[in-house]
Amino acid sequence: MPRMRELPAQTENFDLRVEPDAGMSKTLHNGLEILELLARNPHGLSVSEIADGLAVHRTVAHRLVRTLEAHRLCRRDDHKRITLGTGLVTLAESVEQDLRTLARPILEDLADSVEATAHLVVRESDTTVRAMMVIEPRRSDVHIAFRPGQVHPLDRGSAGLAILGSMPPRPEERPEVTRARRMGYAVSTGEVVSTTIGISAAVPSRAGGTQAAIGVSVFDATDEPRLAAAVVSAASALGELLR
Amino acid sequence: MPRMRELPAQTENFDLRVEPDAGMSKTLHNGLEILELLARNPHGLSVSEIADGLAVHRTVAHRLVRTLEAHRLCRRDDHKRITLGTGLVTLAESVEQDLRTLARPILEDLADSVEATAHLVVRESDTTVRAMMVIEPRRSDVHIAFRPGQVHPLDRGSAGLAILGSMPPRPEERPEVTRARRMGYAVSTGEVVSTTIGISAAVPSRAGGTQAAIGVSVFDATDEPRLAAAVVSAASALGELLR
DNA sequence: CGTCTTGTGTGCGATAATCGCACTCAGCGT
DNA sequence: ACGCTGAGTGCGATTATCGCACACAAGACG
Repeated sequence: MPRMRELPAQTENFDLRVEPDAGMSKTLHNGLEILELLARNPHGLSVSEIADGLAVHRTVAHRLVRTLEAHRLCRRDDHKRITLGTGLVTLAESVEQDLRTLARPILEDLADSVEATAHLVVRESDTTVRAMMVIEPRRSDVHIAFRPGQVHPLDRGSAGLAILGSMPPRPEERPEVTRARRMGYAVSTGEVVSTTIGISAAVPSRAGGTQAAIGVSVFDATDEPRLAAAVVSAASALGELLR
Repeated sequence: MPRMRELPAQTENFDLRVEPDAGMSKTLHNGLEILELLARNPHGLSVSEIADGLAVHRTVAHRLVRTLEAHRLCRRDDHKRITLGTGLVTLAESVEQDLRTLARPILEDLADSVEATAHLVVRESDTTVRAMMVIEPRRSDVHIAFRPGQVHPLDRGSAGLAILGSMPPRPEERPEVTRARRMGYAVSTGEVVSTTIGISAAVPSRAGGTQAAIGVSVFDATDEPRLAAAVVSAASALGELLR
């Protein structure tokens, strides 16, 4: 099928790197850059390496690290290597807390009923979505696993397409979006994880509320109708809870 | 919405509040304080409320919020209310990634085999531990649920006691620690969540590695031996993987 | 065993980022 | 329509930050 244009680089390294735009606090920006730098280096960095990575003086990096450390956002392991700290888990726990708390049981039921990995994705900007939860089925020999936190373009992947399809039509939208609007769910192939298929439906949300989509990832979509029905049902169930 | 206002003062208000000590970057400190402030107010705050909360000028808070927003650590909902942003989920995903990836299947097996909520707790400082993962059993009508991210004193709760018990004896240690060292696991009652019982075992770790404990939370410990055996087995299994 | 190398931690003055005033703008209620 | 509350912006005085110079610790190597 003519869907060959999507492959690794396109989806893999979609890193929203923030550039020091005007009107930003330079010091805070540098501190946050340290966190992102550490996230890219799970095995830790030294103060000097951090300073190099940010292109700042070592003593500046040192001061910032000390500050992050005091807030438990950094940690220094056995020998001076710096890694992300446990305080981030606490902060992240509060992100979209209502939405995720309500979504968890629904995602678990969905994952189990179709024996595929289920996800909750939220819109993050005009052009991007971010995966917030990934629930794997309980007893399935083989299933797709990917990590939450990943960012994708809004117009790539079933979740983003579903969200676009839940909004007023726009002239230049992809045909998949138009189809999603008509069907009530979106399908994409290999746009997020190559060779896998995503099926998502938008979660009905109040005006101004967070836009979100629920979906599943499967290897083949031979019974697309059944999968889509389960996904649509889960999304509307979550929408009811949010009402 | 259901905001978890919990039980005893003993555990509830154990908030590691960071004070502007010397040698810290004031600007970065203020930015991080905003994140913590937002975590305490899940329904969002206005810029002015944030400025009041930090005791800084409104324009200062405004600049910091803009910076956090650019990094997706903040978000402005429908009408100017500010909440924590999805970028935190991505950052938190990298925290102790190895440990948690290896621990998840072990915790799931543990939770299912004893039909109780299982947890992974790591040492965070000289005096505190933080819950990193909480896995609930799959098919159990009633079980204990609590959120990861919580901080507790090292000498309170079975996990901290187990960690202390895995270290050289100290003269002034609690008798529970001595007992934990002898038995290979620790038991505490009502120290983290009142009226519930925790049973934890330290995860054997390399020198310099993160100190951690695995355990379960139950309502009664009539079959403590069986529970303890499962917990100890899970902890040593994780220790093997970390070797 | 001493020395050299590499990288961390600290004090302090010049500098540049931040702070906060004054002002404008947008939304809302009366 | 009007006033009011709170958000956002430009710009000069101030203050926190930056980065040099130095001291210190730990591992490498002869």
